[in-house]
Amino acid sequence: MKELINFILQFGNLNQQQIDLITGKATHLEIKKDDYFSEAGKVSVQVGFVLDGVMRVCYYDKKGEEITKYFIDENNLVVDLESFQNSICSSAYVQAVTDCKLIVFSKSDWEELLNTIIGWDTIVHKIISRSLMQKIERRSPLVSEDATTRYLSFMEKYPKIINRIPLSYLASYLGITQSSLSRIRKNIR
Amino acid sequence: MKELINFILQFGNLNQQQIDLITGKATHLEIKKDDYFSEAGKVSVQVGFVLDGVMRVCYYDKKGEEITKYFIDENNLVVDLESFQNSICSSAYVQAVTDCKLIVFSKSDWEELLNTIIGWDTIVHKIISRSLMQKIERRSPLVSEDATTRYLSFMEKYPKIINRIPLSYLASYLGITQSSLSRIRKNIR
DNA sequence: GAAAACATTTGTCATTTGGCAAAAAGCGAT
DNA sequence: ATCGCTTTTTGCCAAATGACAAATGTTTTC
Repeated sequence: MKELINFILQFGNLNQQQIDLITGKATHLEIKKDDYFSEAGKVSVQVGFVLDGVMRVCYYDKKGEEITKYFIDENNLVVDLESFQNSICSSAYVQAVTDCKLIVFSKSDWEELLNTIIGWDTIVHKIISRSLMQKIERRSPLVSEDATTRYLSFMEKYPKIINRIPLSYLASYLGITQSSLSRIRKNIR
Repeated sequence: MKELINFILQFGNLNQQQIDLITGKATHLEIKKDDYFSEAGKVSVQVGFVLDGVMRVCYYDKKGEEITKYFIDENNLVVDLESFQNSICSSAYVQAVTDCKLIVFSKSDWEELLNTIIGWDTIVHKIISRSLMQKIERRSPLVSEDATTRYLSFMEKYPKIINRIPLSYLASYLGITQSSLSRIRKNIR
């Protein structure tokens, strides 16, 4: 739980009472590799915080190809914002890539905290907007880079993740085929 | 000015007095085609709202290639968030693609509004997070699509923009070369 | 530990895209 | 209309990537 508190306190100050309110609503959740935290077609009703493991957000395109939109590892929030905030069906799956340990909040508890703790909304907004900006900064460069550069950039930026995810997921994240990725890896050695 | 108010009121309610406070801080700004609204290496100190025209955010990659990160057209906010919020040097240029008319707020006025108008911060947060989510939803699919699909998707989603921007900018947005784009356009006819 | 299931690499070939340079088309100023 | 400038299209060829199938390697299950 300490990890969550430290994470939150990066974005603003809270007194001990407020922290207790938050931790009081938090529950632990374990998700096995390959299981889903939330699914396309369902409304997302919880916010998670990754204590341990790697998760991914993915969807299927028109051709039925699986696309990995992003990876989420330790000490990051995991939530399908669009679905959670607007109570609409999600279009993406959130899946555990490895066995994962999470802290989760139900939507009702989360909203209660927003109404109860002064300044909590500001902290939440900061967390969310930083997370959204990160997602853009990660995804956007991939559009203009060639496949080899994409792979090298990924290695450089996320060395901690690369050994923990199947190459097929990485390929679907980088927007290349699995065999291309394999060839690229061979050429780099 | 009406456009701005309508835009804002989509995200929350404000009374007339509050609206007057906001409009009182707003100033008009015209930017000629190709001129910059903000530049890399400088700290961004204003928030804009596009009344008329198309703008783009761009930067230069390691090889010196110009990359267009996104286009912004009428009734959207234009601001380099990272730079504006944290008072750090921007890494991107915000440039007028056509002659543009904007409403702008200085950073100090913007912050004064945040401190003066109750609920304004919530509205701003909503505007910003929607805008960030849009950026991701626009940019992300480009990673996994082939060049022709990228072009067709762009046409479909932004038919109003396509005739107003140079093809070189569009190519740099789609992550393909200008000649590839030209060939794709030929094949589609 | 063998079989089955899954993940990764490799081979072959077709297709797409890039790089570069030249031609053509479009546009504004005179 | 013409010149000069910029934008867009083309042509040519090389390089990168995709599609598909088979082979190899790895992990899981019984």
